[in-house]
Amino acid sequence: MNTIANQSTETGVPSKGGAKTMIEAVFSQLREGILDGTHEPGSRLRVEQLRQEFGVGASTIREALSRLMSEALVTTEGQRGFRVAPISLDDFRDIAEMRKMLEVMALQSSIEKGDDDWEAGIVAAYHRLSKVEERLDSTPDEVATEWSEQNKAFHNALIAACGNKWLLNFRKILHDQSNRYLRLAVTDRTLPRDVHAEHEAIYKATLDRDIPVVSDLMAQHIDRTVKVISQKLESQL
Amino acid sequence: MNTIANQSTETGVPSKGGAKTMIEAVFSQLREGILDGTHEPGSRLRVEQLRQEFGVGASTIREALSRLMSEALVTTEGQRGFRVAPISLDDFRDIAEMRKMLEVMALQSSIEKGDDDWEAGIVAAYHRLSKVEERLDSTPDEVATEWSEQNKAFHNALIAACGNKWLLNFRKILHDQSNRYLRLAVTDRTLPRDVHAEHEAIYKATLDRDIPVVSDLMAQHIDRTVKVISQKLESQL
DNA sequence: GTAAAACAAAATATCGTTTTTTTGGTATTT
DNA sequence: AAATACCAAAAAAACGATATTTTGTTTTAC
Repeated sequence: MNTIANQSTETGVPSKGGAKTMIEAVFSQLREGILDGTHEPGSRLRVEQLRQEFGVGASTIREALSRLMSEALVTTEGQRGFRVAPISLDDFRDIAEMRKMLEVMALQSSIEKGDDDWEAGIVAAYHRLSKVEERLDSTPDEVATEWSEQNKAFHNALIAACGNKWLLNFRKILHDQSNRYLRLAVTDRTLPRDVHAEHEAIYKATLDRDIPVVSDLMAQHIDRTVKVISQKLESQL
Repeated sequence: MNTIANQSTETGVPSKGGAKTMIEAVFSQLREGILDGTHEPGSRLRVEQLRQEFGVGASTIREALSRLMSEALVTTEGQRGFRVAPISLDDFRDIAEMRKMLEVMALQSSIEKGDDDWEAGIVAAYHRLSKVEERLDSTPDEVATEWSEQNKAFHNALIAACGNKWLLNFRKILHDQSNRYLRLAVTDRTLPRDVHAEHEAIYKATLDRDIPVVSDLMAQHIDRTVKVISQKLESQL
């Protein structure tokens, strides 16, 4: 059962995370489903069907769906209902290009403004990531999820001092979009290149506050990932 | 009367622009109202009130409002309804910083990819803008709207060859947000600096495809505008 | 045999009402 | 007098039903 509504009350109450309303609860579940590929790119999101699935009213579903348009995860056209945002190789290239620029910018800004707490956060995140990466060669499958999380945490720690809300928001949107493609591409083992060495270089240059070098390293870091995924996708899309 | 619904049919039909649904019609009217300051920053958007105003159902309003969250023109929090996105000096600075970066990027990309049609579009737009700017000193108030439009058209022509949908979308969002602040600041005459000279320099450098120079010019161009608006806002916000 | 037309089923958009939550004012207690 | 509890009005969220549009299928015409 996938029902959100609580049976205890008439209308039901959101039984998910920090969600204060049904709409928010449906929103985040739907969001996850789109991000993890449960709802395939381009596929229709039928209100009637989702309504039954979640056990909520039609307008609740519609509103949640409407809000997912904010992050370009859902599209709608005229009188033709909602769809999961479609994907394409061209779109991926645009996302990647954009993501690279924003990631570098955020990092530059972060380095300029970062204080001791910021540094401490990076050291901690890097340490955790390193530990996971040590184990990455031996048992790839089991640590894959763990690595993905720590990798994300490390990158977040790097840009934590960037105060620009807009930059961070746009970056996050692109990051999530990116992951939809990543999921399609990474069916096999971990990437062949030496990711740990790249992380180490970025780590050191960031603590040195060497903006030119770190910008370059980060740009390359993303470029490499993009290239690997692009190649996989070319055969699929 | 501000009603959208047609009296001819029971449910009503969107009587606005290219809107295919009521939601879209309400969406764009609300959008305009927020952009032109009719709905003040931070003010509440009461569903019941808007419902009556537009003559549509509650969920139609809610959905339109939800969709406006995409462009960060509307916010909502928990069980506390909708609000026009608030403004602040800090927020303006973030927007401006971000806008500068994206504008420059879009221009760089456009110069790299631009063809003859793109050049032609710029020449035409520049010509129209110049004509308006000639008349700007003599009768400022009347040509102000006209200038604003041609200025926008010129900038759009410059980046027309940038193929990155994401970049263009983010840029547009920030541009609209910027205009909310601009509206507050520009109560008096036109800006004191020589905008035409700046446009001319950008125009020439763009057609020369001199990316380093044009990037610099554009960055300065935006910086100057931001500085002027910032000063005005400092006393107001 | 293909194309247009008519029809039926499915799905969307929209509405008005009901339930739940918030809010602001008043009364009660310490 | 300040803090708390209570209550009523207002607003928000959620629902389920209805009207409209789209879509796919079958029939009819050329």
